[in-house]
Parts: sequence; structure tokens; C-alpha cells
Amino acid sequence: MNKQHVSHPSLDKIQDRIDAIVNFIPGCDSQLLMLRVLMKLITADLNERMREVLREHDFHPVSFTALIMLINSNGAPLNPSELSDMTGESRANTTRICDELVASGYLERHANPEDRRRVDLFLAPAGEEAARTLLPAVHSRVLAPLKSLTATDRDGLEATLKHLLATLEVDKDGACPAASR
Amino acid sequence: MNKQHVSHPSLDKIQDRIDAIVNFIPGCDSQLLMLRVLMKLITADLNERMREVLREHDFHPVSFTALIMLINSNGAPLNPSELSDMTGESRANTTRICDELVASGYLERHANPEDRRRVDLFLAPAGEEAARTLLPAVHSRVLAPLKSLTATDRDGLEATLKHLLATLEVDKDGACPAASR
DNA sequence: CTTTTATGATTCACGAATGTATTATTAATA
DNA sequence: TATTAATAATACATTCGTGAATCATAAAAG
Repeated sequence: MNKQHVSHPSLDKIQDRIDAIVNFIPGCDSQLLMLRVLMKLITADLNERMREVLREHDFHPVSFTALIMLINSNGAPLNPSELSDMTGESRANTTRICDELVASGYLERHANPEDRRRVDLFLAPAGEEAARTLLPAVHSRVLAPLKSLTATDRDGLEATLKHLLATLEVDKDGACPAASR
Repeated sequence: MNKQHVSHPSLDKIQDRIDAIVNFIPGCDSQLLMLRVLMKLITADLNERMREVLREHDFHPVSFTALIMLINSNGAPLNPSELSDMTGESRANTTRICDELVASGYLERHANPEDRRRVDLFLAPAGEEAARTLLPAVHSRVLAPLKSLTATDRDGLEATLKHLLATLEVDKDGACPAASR
């Protein structure tokens, strides 16, 4: 089978590249570049693993993520804007994904009785079943490797990423420089 | 101007969703799901910021990332496979990106004298100039917000992500379970 | 030396995702 | 109350990215 993305480069080679960039353009922060590259490579790897698992079931990572975000027991349903925010997908892509899930019988769109601009999203029984069936395999292949981190590291990573996301939110419009905590 | 992705959801709402998922499918680790969601949202946000900055200069995040990875002073040139590994893009997409950069006069492909299967990639002067011009703006809009993390947090994040990437590498073929350190 | 296997890069049909515009509806303002 | 601004969702032309195949070349095996 063709391998589209075979291996990760050594971290030393990445550092060498970043050093060349920082030498070339003073004012660039080496560590910030490294953090960006690391997040990109990790996300790319996790996405690739999800594709591998889900391809066998005619699913895609983005629509599967949307599906599991819609798992709901007695809570308020999500609307497409909320789903977009929670999955990190654009509004247009969220519409496309919802179209796909509705067409497959996994999702139902209901008009919101209180605000006719809004749509309430409900997982259909087939969607719940798909989630129940596929999430263990995705968990095993995509999430379990994160357990290689110690519990302390996972806690630290979670706290740091939450802080970072909160900061990006505040910084969203680029109006105010991010303040150090 | 249309906003395709307006705001981040509150972390509480994300946690509520994850709790619903874990209730629905026992065996799922709440924290691993949260880590995955956080990385996805942060990466999506950083990508969106890059698009905003680069759009004004007729550039795209993926081709710009490739461009800066090719900055090189006296080092060995990269080939497309190495560039693919370092940017997290597939081989096919790396070819497409190189096509685009060559067409714009930013990149040159040279045959490797020692191995005719290989291509050596060299930044053209116009590419160096584009990098020099654009990286400060990208740095300011995309990377500088990471400075909201304390130096200790950034160090911890870097160490953790490096460890995680190394583990994903070992775990690549899904053959051996990831070992805790 | 010949054959087989593997690698590096590319091609391409197809599907995924975006950016902008549109429409319907609700909220805010005058 | 009427008008204007904002919001929610969707449409769609265009661009981006993938998965499998192909070709040329080098390495390994017999």
C-alpha cells in the first residue's frame, strides 16, 4: 500500500531548520516556531491515524468528530454554529458535514421553535450506533498513544492548552496584545 | 466581512460534551478526548490567523510553511520527502506546493547529482525575500500569542510535545503499544 | 550479472474545504 | 412602529488535499 507520509523527521533536523530561520530573520523566537511545528506534526499524525481507522467504515475524521460531539443524553441540542465552534470547522464546512451526516441517516436537523434562524441538531439512532461502534477503535488508535505521557505531563499539557486557547480567544481580533499570566 | 469562525466555545461546554460522550461510551478517557479537542481548536485558530495574514500577500499557510522550512544558509538542501516530513504534509501535497512555489519564482528544483530519483530544493532569491518580508507579520499574529504562556509553561509544553511526537513515531504502524516514560 | 524489491517524486480523478454572497429571521436603534 | 444592523444557516465556484497508480532509479537478493 502506498505510504503518503512515512516518517517523522528527527527533532534535531527540525531544530537545525528553525535555527537557520532564526539566523536568517532576527527577531523570530526559536521556541515559538518549534512549538508551532510540533503542534502541526502531532495534529497531522493524529489526523492520519483517524483517516486510517475511519476509511474502513466509510467515515471521515471531521464528520466523525462532529458525530461524537453530538452525542447527547438529555442535554440541550447543539446548533450548527456551536458545532462549528466545538470542532474548529468553518460554518460552511459544518453545513457540508451536516449535509453528509443527514444523507447517511446519522443526523436529523430540526427547526428551533424559538428562533427560526436556528437549527437544532439531533443524532439519529443510526448515528449513536455508529459512534458506539467506531469510537473504541478511534480511541485505541488515536487517543491511547497520548497515554505515553505521564499523568503529570498530561495534566500539565491540559492546563497549558486550556490557557492558550483562552488567550487566543481574547486575542481573536488581534486588537489587544496577549498578556502573560 | 463574513466571519466563518467567530468564537471559541467555553471550555465548560466542551467538558460537558466530553462528559456526555464518556457516559455514552464507557472506556473512553475524558482527558484524552479533551487533549485532542484542545489541540484541534488551537491548530484551527492558528491556521485561521495565518490565512488572514497571508491572504493579503497571495500566500497560503501550507506553502508559506514550506517556504520558511527551505530557508537555508550553507546547510544541505531538503528534498521533497524531507520537506513533507517536516511540514506534516503528504507527498502528493508537497509536490503540489512545490509546483506552486516554483511557478511563482520562489523555489528551484535541481536534480540530485548522486541519486537521480531525488530532487534538491533551493529557495530562489524571490523566495528568501518573501520569507523575510512576511515572517515578521506571521510571527506577530500567529506566534506571539504563544508568549501568553509563562516561560516555564512553554518549556514544559515543548518537552511534552517532543516526547509525544517521538512516541507517535514509534507507534506509527500501530504495532507496539506506546510505553509510558 | 540478473532479477526482485524498495524508494522518490509525480500524476490525476475525486472529494474536502474555503471565501464570499445570499436569504430569512431576530435584535437593536431611531 | 419602522428601519437598520446583526445573526444563523446555506449555496456555490474555486481551490486545496488525498489515495492509488505510475515511472524512473537505486538497493537488495539470488
